[in-house]
Amino acid sequence: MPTGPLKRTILIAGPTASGKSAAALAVARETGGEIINADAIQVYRDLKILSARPDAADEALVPHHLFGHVDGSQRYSAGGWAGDAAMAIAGVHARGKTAIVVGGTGLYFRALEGGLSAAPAIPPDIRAAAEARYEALGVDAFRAEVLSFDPAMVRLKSADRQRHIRAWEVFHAAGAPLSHFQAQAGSPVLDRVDARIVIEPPRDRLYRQIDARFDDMMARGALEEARKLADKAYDPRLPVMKAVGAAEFMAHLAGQLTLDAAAFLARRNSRRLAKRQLTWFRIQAGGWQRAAIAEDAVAALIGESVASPLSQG
RNA sequence: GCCCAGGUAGCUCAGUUGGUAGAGCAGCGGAUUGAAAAUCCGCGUGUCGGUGGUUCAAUUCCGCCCCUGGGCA
Repeated sequence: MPTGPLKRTILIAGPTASGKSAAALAVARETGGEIINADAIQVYRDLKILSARPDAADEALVPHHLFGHVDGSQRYSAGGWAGDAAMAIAGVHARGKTAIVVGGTGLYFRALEGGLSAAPAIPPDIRAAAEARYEALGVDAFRAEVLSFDPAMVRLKSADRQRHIRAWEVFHAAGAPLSHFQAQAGSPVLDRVDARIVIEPPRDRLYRQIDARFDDMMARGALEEARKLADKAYDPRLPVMKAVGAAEFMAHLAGQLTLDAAAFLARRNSRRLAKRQLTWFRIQAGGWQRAAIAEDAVAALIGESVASPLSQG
């Protein structure tokens, strides 16, 4: 039971394989809190092993929210998550408990504290129309079209297909340019945060942890999980299909890569993901507390006396 | 012990008829406002094995030494 004043909300961020899930679990047990996921891929039901989601034993110890609650056939989004997170956090608070938000998706944390733009949700057919338009016009003409109704988008790099499509679809769905919405202050999900900490392991240590976790995933049936996802024959453009590990294994299962090559790429892409996450947190989360390893984060959040060995996750 | 081949970036290698070097992969830095594990931009990171010598100048030429393969004994 907590001894000090109740902390209502704690944020724990970190790159993949930094041990943040284990840290969140330890903090949750000590504070009697509940865990809320802030990872864009762990939300998908189809990927449990490959996304390194907490297992059943972990979930039995402490309530977990927003893990695997989205079907892979769906397109989730930062906005969708922000709404779900708002409800989940409110529920935890209503129970008089601490909400521990943990994840590696920087944009989600931004949505939590800064709020997103007020742009409306985009109907799937508008997205499809935007992609078709892009294919039809090509890079330069599509960009020119976007700039014709949203000149502020000149700041986008020409090759950034994704953001150009976003600008196009917002304009066609909302009737106003994306920059119009982005210029308005968003509404934060949280009005108060009691602690923020980012786990930043030394690079060589983090990369070793990525390799070790990869071996563990293989032992636990990662390939079989990828096979089940492949069997669903989803649109390859869906987010779940781009998850590190899943994408490489599915390419292997389709005969496009040897298993060794797929494993090599999965590990490498995990390292690159971790690097991008570290860049985000280094620059965008400058005011957060820092911890070199998960154990230090736990100690910083709940005190040295309860520090205990953690497994990574 | 002798002979041959090779020691150049983290790895695999190219190259310099003597003017301190460049590719692939790996890696590093950055951007990031509803796909964010996405999308995009940028960057060679090097006592050219060591040590003497020749030279205005040596990673390159010569001597010796060390190391790694292979061969002969």
